Amino acid sequence: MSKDLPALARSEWTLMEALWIRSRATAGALQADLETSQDWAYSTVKTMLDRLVEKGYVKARRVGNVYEYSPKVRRNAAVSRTIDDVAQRVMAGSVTPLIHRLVARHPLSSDEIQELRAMLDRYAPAAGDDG
Amino acid sequence: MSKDLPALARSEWTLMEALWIRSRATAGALQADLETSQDWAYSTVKTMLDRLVEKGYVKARRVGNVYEYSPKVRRNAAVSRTIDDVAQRVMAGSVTPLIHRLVARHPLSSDEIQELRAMLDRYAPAAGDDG
DNA sequence: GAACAATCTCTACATTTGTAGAGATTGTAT
DNA sequence: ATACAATCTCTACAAATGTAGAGATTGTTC
Repeated sequence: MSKDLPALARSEWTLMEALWIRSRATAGALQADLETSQDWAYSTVKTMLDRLVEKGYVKARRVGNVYEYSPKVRRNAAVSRTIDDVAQRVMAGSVTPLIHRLVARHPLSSDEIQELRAMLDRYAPAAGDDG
Repeated sequence: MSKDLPALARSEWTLMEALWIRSRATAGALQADLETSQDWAYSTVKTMLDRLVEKGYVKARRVGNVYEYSPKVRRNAAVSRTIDDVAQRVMAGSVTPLIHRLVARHPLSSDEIQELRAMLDRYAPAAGDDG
């Protein structure tokens, strides 16, 4: 079922974020987008894009003479992969310490707090059984 | 303040888990401990331990002719580093999607739910400012 | 004191990630 | 056509990670 995506590495995330924003773009455009934050050469971006294509995160489509890249995987799915990856490494069991950590470091807005409360409510009832 | 620990890589986590359990051990002992799950040569374990010492995660102490290794960083702190690392990569802003994901994949016990509710309550009031 | 087991030190090699230059191609404006 | 800009392709190299072998040392046992 799952395509078994390898987790994204750090700078791959950076690039993917840019691509998700644009939906589709050439290597040059992405390089330009990231220019302020990332001092990457065109060929750096291009190489990374091609690697992302190999990894299955990005689609490349030839448009005339140029390649247009677009995400093949939604941000959500990518987050999942990364989380799974971390969970595997780090967690011998429970996620609460992880969540604690997250929340401690990244203050929530009240909207978010509400959302999370709702989520807990949804999970609460059946909280006895496993699987 | 923070010693700026580099995040642990995947197999480093495996080894650290073993070391946290034992509190202190020789390379050989750890290799033995992991033998069933990890088919690592003695020198592999030794190399990893030495790299972990360089990274600041492990202390090495010469006991007679042998090195005894022990964790220099608590599991908690290591989790923090890893989380920070992921949060940096993955999160352009909010942690809720991340938490959703976590919870979706790793069902909470009712104790945990309670704990998280309490945490949200604690965070609720001051949810505006940035630290 | 020879042999063995455990350990140490040193070195090495593959893969992944991070980063980029060189040179070929091509659309476009003059 | 020339020239320029953007793009492409190919190649490369360094650091980090994953993994391990070879050979030197040493404590222990017969």
